[in-house]
Amino acid sequence: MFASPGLAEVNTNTIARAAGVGVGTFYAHFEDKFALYRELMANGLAMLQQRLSEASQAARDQPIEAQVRATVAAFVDFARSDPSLYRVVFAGGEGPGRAGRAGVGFSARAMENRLAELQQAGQLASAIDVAAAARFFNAGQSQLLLWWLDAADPPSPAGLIDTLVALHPAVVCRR
Amino acid sequence: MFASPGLAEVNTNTIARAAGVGVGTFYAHFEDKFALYRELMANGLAMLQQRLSEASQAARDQPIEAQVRATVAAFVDFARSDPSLYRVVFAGGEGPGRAGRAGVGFSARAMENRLAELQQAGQLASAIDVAAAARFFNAGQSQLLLWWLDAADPPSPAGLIDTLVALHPAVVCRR
Amino acid sequence: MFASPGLAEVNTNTIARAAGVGVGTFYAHFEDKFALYRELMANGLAMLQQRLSEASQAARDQPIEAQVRATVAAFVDFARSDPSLYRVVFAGGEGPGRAGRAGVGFSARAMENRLAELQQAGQLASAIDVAAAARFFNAGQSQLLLWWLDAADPPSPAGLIDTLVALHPAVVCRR
Amino acid sequence: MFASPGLAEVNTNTIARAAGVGVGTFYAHFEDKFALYRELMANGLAMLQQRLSEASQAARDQPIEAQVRATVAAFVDFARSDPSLYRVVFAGGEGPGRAGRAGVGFSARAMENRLAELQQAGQLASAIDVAAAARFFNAGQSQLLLWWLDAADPPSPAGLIDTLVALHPAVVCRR
DNA sequence: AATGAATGAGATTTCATTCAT
DNA sequence: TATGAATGAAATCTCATTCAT
Repeated sequence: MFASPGLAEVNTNTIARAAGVGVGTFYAHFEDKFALYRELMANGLAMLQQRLSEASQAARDQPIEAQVRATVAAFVDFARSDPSLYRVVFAGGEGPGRAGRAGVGFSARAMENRLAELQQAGQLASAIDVAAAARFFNAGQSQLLLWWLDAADPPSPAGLIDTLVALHPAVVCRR
Repeated sequence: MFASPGLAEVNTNTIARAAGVGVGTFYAHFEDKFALYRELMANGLAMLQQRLSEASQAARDQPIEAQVRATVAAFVDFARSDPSLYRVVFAGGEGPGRAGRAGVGFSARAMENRLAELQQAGQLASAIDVAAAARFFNAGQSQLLLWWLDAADPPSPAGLIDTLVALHPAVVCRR
Repeated sequence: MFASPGLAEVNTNTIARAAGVGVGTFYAHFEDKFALYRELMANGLAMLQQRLSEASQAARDQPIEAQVRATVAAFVDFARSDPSLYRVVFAGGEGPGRAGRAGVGFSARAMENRLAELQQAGQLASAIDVAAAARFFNAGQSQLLLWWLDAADPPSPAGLIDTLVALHPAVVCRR
Repeated sequence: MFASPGLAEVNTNTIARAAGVGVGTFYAHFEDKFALYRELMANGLAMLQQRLSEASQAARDQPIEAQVRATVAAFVDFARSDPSLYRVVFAGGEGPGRAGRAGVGFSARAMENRLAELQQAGQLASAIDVAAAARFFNAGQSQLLLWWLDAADPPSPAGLIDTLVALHPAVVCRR
């Protein structure tokens, strides 16, 4: 429900009804409508992080492009496996407690560090601002998949992955 | 107000009060708080489109990279010139009338066509899906600037522009 | 407008617009929405009274039944000649200033006196309460015409008049 | 409250307060103030119908005049037993949902049929239009009682009943 | 622990009325 | 005298939250 009518449009009664419990029961389990949202989002994000780091570990010793491909593939896979959850995590949603936007900033720091290493190793053009590049890629990737999940005539997952890999800062600016 | 507390958090009374008019006056001019939002957004988007096409025209005969740089610079400039408006346009905002998300899809089609031309001219790797690449870049760019406007320690505009240019599909995948 | 959407449903702006003047102009002429209503109603009532007393005068020297027939015919005629005005006068309408219901009580006193004379002259059964009979006939007659004006398959005016005459206290209870 | 300040003058807050519940509670039980009105009215009408048909049944085998007297007496009794309810049912009240006027048309059809039978049996002058006569009597009776409930110097119930019986089409036009 | 009727603060919206032009 | 934009009081209605059962 958070995914499709949106956070602001759902009400607690409806949530409870849909869950097959009474309104009171809802409040026995969650502080708030927003608490549920935050929890959902945090779970989704944790799940995604988990998948990404597993993919990253597995590809640890491969060349950079293969590493990138592994994480991109894991990301795309996550979006496909649970589109609603993906939308909750990345489609934002306003509200007290600054619930929204959390997904967007996600893991930018980790990627930023990774890019900084590459840059120091001379693998990444020095004109690139690593903080910006990390945010750019993360935002682009996550919003692209949001579009993809609803697209009338969506590209194949493989095409998507190829494109994202080709456009990844660590791959692009190797020279 | 739409930029900072957010669409869902503002109410018509507050808007009217802040505008120095009565509530009734607000409703004499706008159907809804959403109507105002939509109008604001449409205006902002139109303004941005205008600036982008001007920049694009001016750089028409220059090499691809210069063209890209011109539009990216215009985009960054727009964000800088009116951060609040920029947030209204790109930070989304749910609600009846499907106000939100409009900015995100913005002009993807135009860029998609441009990339397709380059691809047919052999200037863009054929593995790239142009629809995806266009959405990716647009989303990445607009969300990056959203972060940038609020960043504690933001990169310089020039650094930002360099980075975005370096990561633009039309620049990246030239070979 | 008072006749068909009803007093409570009309607003001053609409009235003024329909009259081809500004709202302000409306208030230059009438204290109130209700003042207009009252004036309309008073006019209608005065007009009706006028017609009724003319008819009554003209039939002054005829037998009772002919007198009754004359006033009933005048009443029916009035309803037919301006149905909207008729509805304003008799369809009631709530509101401050006790605008409504005025038509209903209309002229009951005059008829009551007339019936009392007949009763004292032995022309009307003494079991009849003249106050009640007068109210009864007036209300019955006015509401009947309200129905008649909108009826899908309305009786002819002549049939209506015959019926009302036949049921008029002064005619009925002559013995 | 519908009886005395009138439908248009009451608001949901006042109703709820008077009922000793919160506004929300009111809306949990009724769609609208109009829904409550309609329900009240429908109940009142049903109650009245019930009483009338009981009275009618009980007098089934008596002469016409006694039958009429029985229903008229039941009607008067109903008005006396719950004046407020009576006013709600018969005093009308405009508004969305076409709440008003319902009471006025009440049961005219049944009476119309009854009169038609009498007419065919030669018990009722053929000049009488039965549809009109039925509406006339019903409207006259119900509005008369409305006046009676508030009259400064009201006739006795017995006098009222005598008068209404004497003026009833089925009694009057017997020859 | 689960329930859902009750609550009322707060948001939206209308509209009679005013008043500067 | 005519105008209509501006006003804000008041009405409607929603919904997050509580609490007695």
